[in-house]
Amino acid sequence: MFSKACEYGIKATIFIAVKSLHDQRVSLKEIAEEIDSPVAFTAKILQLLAKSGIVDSHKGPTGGFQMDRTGIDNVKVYDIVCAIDGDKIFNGCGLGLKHCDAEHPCPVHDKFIAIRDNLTTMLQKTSMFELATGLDIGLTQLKR
Amino acid sequence: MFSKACEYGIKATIFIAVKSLHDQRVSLKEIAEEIDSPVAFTAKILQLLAKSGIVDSHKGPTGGFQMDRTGIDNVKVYDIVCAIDGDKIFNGCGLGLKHCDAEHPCPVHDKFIAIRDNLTTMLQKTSMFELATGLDIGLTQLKR
DNA sequence: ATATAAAAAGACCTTTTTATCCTTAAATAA
DNA sequence: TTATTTAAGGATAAAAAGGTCTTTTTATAT
Ligand code: FES
Ligand code: FES
Repeated sequence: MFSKACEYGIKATIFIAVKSLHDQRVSLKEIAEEIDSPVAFTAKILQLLAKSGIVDSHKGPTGGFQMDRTGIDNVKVYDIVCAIDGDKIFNGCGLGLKHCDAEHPCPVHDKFIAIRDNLTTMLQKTSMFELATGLDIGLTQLKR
Repeated sequence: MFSKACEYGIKATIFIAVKSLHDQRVSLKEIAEEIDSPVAFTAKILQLLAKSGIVDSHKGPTGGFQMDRTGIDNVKVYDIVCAIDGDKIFNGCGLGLKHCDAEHPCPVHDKFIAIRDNLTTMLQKTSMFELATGLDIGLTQLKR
């Protein structure tokens, strides 16, 4: 469904959101431990998320990653997927035709876009705040 | 969503079904032309589909690929995806946790399985017959 | 029997994805 | 100011996916 990079990106952002809600910055190392991901690879993904404005980064001692309250409310899973994997999953053809087009549909078009649109809507509606609170109260987990 | 191999495999099988409904066997070359795929790569995928019992293959002059009427009715898109990509998409965690488990859910579990189960059901219900007839009457297409 | 046509099989190559390592830049605290 | 800490950046490597090529096997028609 999503690339490894995207899975790590989503998990990292949720964790940063949790910590930010407690007014704590979090380091790359801590993130990689918490989401069980390769440190250097996670660094690349966080760089991209920082460039995309999804998270804030700060160098130096006491540095790390954080989100402000506006970001925690406004960033949706959809934004992270777009930033890392692009929007092909949201508007591409299920059978790989160059253009998904209702006028020239592939055999699975009608059935596929119904699912695809549900996925898109779900990801567009799901905010970091919602996912972070579920994790914070121990309802969900990022490892295993 | 699906791998390239899987996209080619689904399109190839639909085309074989259309031809089989007209009692025609179809060669690798013809399939690759019709679905706009690399010939040698398509050969590998068809080998796998033949081994999986999804299509029948015959060597020699007048050889090629075909499906019997039972197969056309019974083979579902789901079966092709399982044969080529495996079942990870149908029961794996959306965030890549080792086990998708409602008792130990990841942050997106509830929302994700709703979509994932819809996809699974849709693919389990959609037969080659249904897709082949839509293609045969010109309602859908496999290229462009 | 033999030439031919088609898929099967296996070795190989290329590109993309995933992952690591090392150096540089920036910020802080002493 | 200087040592330290942390992210940024770039080069490289390993693994997986995507794709090609050549040889072998099997079936058919002449
Ligand atoms: S054309 Fe294939 S999903 Fe729309
Ligand atoms: S645990 Fe992640 S989708 Fe079920």
